[in-house]
Amino acid sequence: MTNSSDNFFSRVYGIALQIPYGRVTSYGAIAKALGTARSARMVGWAMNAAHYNEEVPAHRVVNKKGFLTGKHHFDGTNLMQQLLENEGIKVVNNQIVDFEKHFWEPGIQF
DNA sequence: AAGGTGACCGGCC
DNA sequence: TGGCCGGCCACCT
Repeated sequence: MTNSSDNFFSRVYGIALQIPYGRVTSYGAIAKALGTARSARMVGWAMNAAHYNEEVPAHRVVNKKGFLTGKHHFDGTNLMQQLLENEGIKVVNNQIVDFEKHFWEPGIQF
């Protein structure tokens, strides 16, 4: 797309790519890692562009309540849920079970 | 250039 | 998920 803006998206990609298998994180956590915790909304925007990249596990990114808010942004409808369940994450009614247990904080080394 | 939007979060009823 | 409102930053028209 543009030039300078790509830098911002690249940061979000970098964080999303750091999400370990079977782990999930929230937009706020990513925003916080980027230094813009107050603007978690723009993280969602970046995710919107990120979903264009198959390399970015956007399905591992959910909202603070553990709900698959961006699920309707995926191919079909429950694709995001299927991906999470495939990683061993239980998803019921578009909500991640034991979200806190599967929660992963961006920026940490693993 | 200005206004509106967006996969949210936190605080306050 | 308690529900509603404002704020925040970047992108799009």
